[in-house]
Amino acid sequence: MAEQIVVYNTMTRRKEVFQPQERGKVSIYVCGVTPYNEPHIGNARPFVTWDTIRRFFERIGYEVYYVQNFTDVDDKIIRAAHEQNVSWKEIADRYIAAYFQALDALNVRRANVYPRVSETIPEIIAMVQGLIEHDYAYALEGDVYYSVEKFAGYGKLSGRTLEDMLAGARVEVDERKRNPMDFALWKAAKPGEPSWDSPWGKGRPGWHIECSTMSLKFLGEHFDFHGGGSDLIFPHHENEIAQSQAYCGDPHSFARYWVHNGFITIHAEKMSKSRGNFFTVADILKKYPGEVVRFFILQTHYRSPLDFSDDRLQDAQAGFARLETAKENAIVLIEREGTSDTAKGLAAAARAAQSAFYEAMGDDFNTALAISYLFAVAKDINVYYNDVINRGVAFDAENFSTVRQVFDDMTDIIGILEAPAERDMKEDAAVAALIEERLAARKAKNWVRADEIRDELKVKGILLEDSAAGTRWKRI
RNA sequence: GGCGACAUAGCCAAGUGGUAAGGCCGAGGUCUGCAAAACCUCUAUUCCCCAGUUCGACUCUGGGUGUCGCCUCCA
Repeated sequence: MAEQIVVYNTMTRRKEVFQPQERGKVSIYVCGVTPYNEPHIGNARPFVTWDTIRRFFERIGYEVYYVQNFTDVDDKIIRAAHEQNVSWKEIADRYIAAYFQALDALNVRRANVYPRVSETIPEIIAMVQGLIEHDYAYALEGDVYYSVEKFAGYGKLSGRTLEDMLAGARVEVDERKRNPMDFALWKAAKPGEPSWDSPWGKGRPGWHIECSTMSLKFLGEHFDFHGGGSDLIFPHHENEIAQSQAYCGDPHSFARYWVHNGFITIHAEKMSKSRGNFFTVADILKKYPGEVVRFFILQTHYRSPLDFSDDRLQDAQAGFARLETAKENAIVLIEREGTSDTAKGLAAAARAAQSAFYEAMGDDFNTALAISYLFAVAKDINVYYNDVINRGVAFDAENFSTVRQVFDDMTDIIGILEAPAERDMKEDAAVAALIEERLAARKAKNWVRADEIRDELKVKGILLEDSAAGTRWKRI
């Protein structure tokens, strides 16, 4: 399955066949967040996306090494610390914790390492020094700047030239810099800011250098994927390339495939902290389960913009509920025994759907298409459930187990429906007692009492569903 | 101003040079004591507009319109 994987590479602007640096292994570096406030849903998109990509690679037999950094030394963190009168470290720790909490709720599995800038200072200093030695950078009154003119390939990722950039110059010109586009590798310390000793005096790393350093530290000079939101293409990723390739002296070093996700928007406009038009993951989770939010994100291809709204989340929830029902139906069925061959065709269809699913995932991680095959299997499960439970069709344990495995395999990759669906079907003894009472009432054709019980539970947010196999309930 | 992306049904959203996946909503139906859930049927002669290439384009080319993004922190 999925013999060939193609990936859209921002660098070349087209899909390319994926060839791992090292056979059977995939190395991934994804730019993490600057932890200075609550993560919003837009921040979460790349991590849900990459978690899914990672699951897919692992499922088809690759060994994945996934690195994601935290930029915990930064202007915005320092500002927040001053405003709240706490240490920068406290701000960073607090929001890193909030960030993990959000990702856990979205079923995002942990990366292999989460390096932080504050823990990578010696390596960063060494890299900056190396860039100076190679004449790609220059020190200036305690700052160190990267000299973009020295790097021939500057602009190759974002598809622009230095001339283009200067033409549209919205950068404030610092006369000391050799070129207006030169960017800081190291910033001289200002009073009240965290700083570290360096050959250029006390200071701290500039933005960009940390990712070059960390990827080199954990993944080496060559690795497979580098990801993040498309707002990072320029200048962040462009500068990383300039730093890393200049440092290694190899124009082919660094990431081989650049994968950028589209934005989450609100009323078609980019959601961002600076615009203030964002919804935090925590707030959304008050209204919707994390799995629904995850499903919502993955129903759109990662490169497309995704407009966020309550209505759309509700639509996603409705679709998700049907998958959930299929999962529950499968669980009810699988407990049965049966040696017929009534699910033979279903098993074949499920295998076909599975193969189509993998093909979709292998084509630039097309989760939207892949999910359509998940729905196909869900429908088959539901039809079969009705056949067996309500229409007396003989059960086919062997073939149905194939169908069920396929379904679970797909949901595992998408990263949904992981919690056992039985969870809310048993717990509450009081509900079970009422269901018993209602069953008795129904047997006695006491519809008034039966409906009374159903309405009573409904008020409590519990929905009853009758079938020939009994009554089950769920929270709404 | 420079660079780039996108434009598919009521809503969301895949997709291909050969005649439009899937989801949501809506209508009708099956099942059910009634519901709910599930399932079935229906719901774009058509893919922003105009040219061109082609036997054939929604898919390629050119132009236009619109929306969005990057160029400043940003996932």
